[in-house]
Amino acid sequence: MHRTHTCGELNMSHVGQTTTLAGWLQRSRDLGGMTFINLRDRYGITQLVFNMETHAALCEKARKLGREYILKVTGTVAERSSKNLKIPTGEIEIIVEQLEVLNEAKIPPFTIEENTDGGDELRMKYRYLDLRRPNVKSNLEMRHRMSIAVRNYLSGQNFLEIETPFLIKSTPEGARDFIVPSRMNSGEFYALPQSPQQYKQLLMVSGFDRYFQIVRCFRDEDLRADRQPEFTQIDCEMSFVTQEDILQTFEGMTKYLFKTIKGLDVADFPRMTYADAMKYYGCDKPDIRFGMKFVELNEVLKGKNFSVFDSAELIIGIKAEGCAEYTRKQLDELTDFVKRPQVGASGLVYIRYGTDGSIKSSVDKFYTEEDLKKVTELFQAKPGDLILIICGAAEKAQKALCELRLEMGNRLGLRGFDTFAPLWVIDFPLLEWDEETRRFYAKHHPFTSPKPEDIALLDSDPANVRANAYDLVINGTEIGGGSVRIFQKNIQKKMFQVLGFSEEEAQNQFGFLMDAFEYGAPPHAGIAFGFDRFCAIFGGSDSIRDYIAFPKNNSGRDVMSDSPAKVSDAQLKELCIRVVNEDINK
RNA sequence: GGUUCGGUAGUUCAGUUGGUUAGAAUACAUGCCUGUCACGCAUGGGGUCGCGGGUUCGAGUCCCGUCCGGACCGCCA
Repeated sequence: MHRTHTCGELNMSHVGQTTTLAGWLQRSRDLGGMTFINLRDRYGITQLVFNMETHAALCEKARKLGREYILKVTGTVAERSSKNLKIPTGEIEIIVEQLEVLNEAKIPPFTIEENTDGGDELRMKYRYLDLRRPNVKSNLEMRHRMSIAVRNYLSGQNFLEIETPFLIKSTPEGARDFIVPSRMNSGEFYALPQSPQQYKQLLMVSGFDRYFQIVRCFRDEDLRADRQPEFTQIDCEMSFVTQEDILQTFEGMTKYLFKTIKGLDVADFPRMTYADAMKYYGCDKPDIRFGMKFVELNEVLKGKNFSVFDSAELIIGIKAEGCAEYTRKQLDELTDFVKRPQVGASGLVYIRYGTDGSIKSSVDKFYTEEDLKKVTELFQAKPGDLILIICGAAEKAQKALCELRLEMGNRLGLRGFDTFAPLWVIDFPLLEWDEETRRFYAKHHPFTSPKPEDIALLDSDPANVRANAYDLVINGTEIGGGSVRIFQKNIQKKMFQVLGFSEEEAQNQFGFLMDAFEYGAPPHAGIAFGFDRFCAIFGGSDSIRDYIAFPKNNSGRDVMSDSPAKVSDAQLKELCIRVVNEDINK
C-alpha cells in the first residue's frame, strides 16, 4: 500500500485516522520504555511513537534503526500529551502499528538539519544529502516558483518559449567558448552557446515577434560566488519595439516576480546613465540601497602643494554619516582595505567633522581649516560625519572608492538582504578600448545599436559613442542586460569596420545572421536575465550555488562526480584527438 | 596568471614562545532510562595534524615547495 499522507500535513483534524507515511529517519530518541522517531520527507517532519508496553516487538525493532533509514509506517494519528508548537505537525504523532524498513543507509557525514555541521566542500561532495536539508530544498522550491512565474507572465504577454540549439558555431568574440568535438566531422568542433543571441535574432527575422527561453548558457571563464561555467538565463527578444518598450515590459516582469514570490509592491525603477553611475558610484552596477554618492574634489584640494593630490588625475570622496568617532585602528583598517591589491588605492585620506564642530584630517599639514571646511560643505556634511578621500588615475580611483563605499555600506549595516533597490543603468558606451590588442571591442556585443544621434561619432570619436544598451541592477548585482539591435545593413557594416573586422571575417563568423538580415529583418531589441542571480538576490544570498541543484566549485569541478575527467583512448581515437600531456603554453 | 584566508578525530573546531601520552563538542558503539522533540546519564572506540622536504635535541606549531578548498583581482562581447 502506498503512503496516504505526507510528513507535513497531519494535524489535530486527523486524530483517530489510520495513516501510512514514508520517509527518512531524521532522528530517534530512545527513552527506554518508549522510542520517538522523527520521520522526514519533502513536506515536513512527523513524529512516530513506539511503546514497549503495547507493541514490545515493534519498539525493539524501532530502537535499532539508524539515521536516514527509509521507513514506511502505518498507524493511528493521536494527539500528543506534550506538544511541540515549533513544527506544523507538532500537536500530533503516529502510534505505529506496522513498520517496514524500505532501505538502510550508511551514517551520513553530516546531519541533515537546518544548521548542519558540514563545511562547503563536504556538502558539495555529498550534494544529494545536502539537498535533503530544508534551506537548500526551499531554495530550489523558490527557484521553481520563479521559473513558473516568469513563464506565466511572459506567456500572458504573448511571448513564445522556443528552444535553440546547444551545439553551435564557435565565435571568438566575447567569453571563451566550451568546445565540443564532432565525431562525424573529424577535426571540427561545435561550441556550447554563451547565450542564444544570434538564434533569437534569427527568430525575430522569422517573425516570432516575442520570444523567450529559460535556457542554460556556458562560458569558459574563471568562476566566482556569482558565476558558474553553466548558468541559466531568461533570454528574451521583441520585434517592432523601442528601448522604452523593453524597459517597460521587463520592469513589469520584475515587479510581477517581486509581487508573486516576495509579496512586495516595488515602486517604478529609477534610471541612471552609465556616465552618472561611474561618476557617482564608480561602477556600472551601483548598489543604491544607500546613498554615499561620490563628490569630486579636484577644485578645492588641488594647488595647495600636497603633491599626492596635485599629481592625481581625480580626487573623490564619500561621506560616512556619524563615523567621525572612528578610532585610529578603524581608519587603519580602512586604509589597509583600500591598499589591498584587489582594490588598488595607494592610500586613504580622511577628514573628521567632530561632533564639537572641529575639523581634523590626515592632511592637516597641507590644508587650512578653511580649505577643509569647503570640502565638508561640498558634502553637506554635519558634525559627526567622516569624509574618506581617494585619489589617482580616474578609473582606478573610482574603482577603489566604489569598493570602499560598499565596505562602508556593509560596516554601517546599509546593505540588508530584506531591502531591494532595482535600477536601470542606461546609455552604456558602445565600444571598449582594449590596450593589449589595441582595438575596440563591443562592450555588449557587435549587434548592439549605437544611439542614432551618436552615429556620426563612430569615425571621429568611437570611445564616446553611446549604445541603446541597458542593464537591470538590483542591490549592486547585475541581474540583466540587453540592447536595441542593429537591423540595417549599412550600420552593421560600419560597426564591423570600427571593430576591425574585414568583410571576410565578418562574413565567416556572423555570415548566417548577416545573410538573414538581407531577407527582411524587423527592428528588434532584447534582454537577458541571469536567472541564478535573480534567485539568489530574492533569497538574500551572495552565492548562486545555493540555488543550483548541482553546482561546480571554484575551479569548475564537480566534486561529487569528479568531473571533468580524462576519457578513454578509444573515445579520443573516434574523435581524432590526441592529448598532448605537457602544457603547451609553458 | 595574481592576491588572500584556510586544511588537526566521521563532522565542526581549539591547540599558548617550538617542549609530557594532541583536546572539546558532536557523531558513532554499548548499557540504563515511559513523554522526548538538539532527550538525559554512564562507558568506550576513533588521529598519516593535507602531502613532501628543511631548520632543531625536539615541529600540529617555524621555513621552502606542492596539492586541495573558500573569497577576491585579471578575465566574464
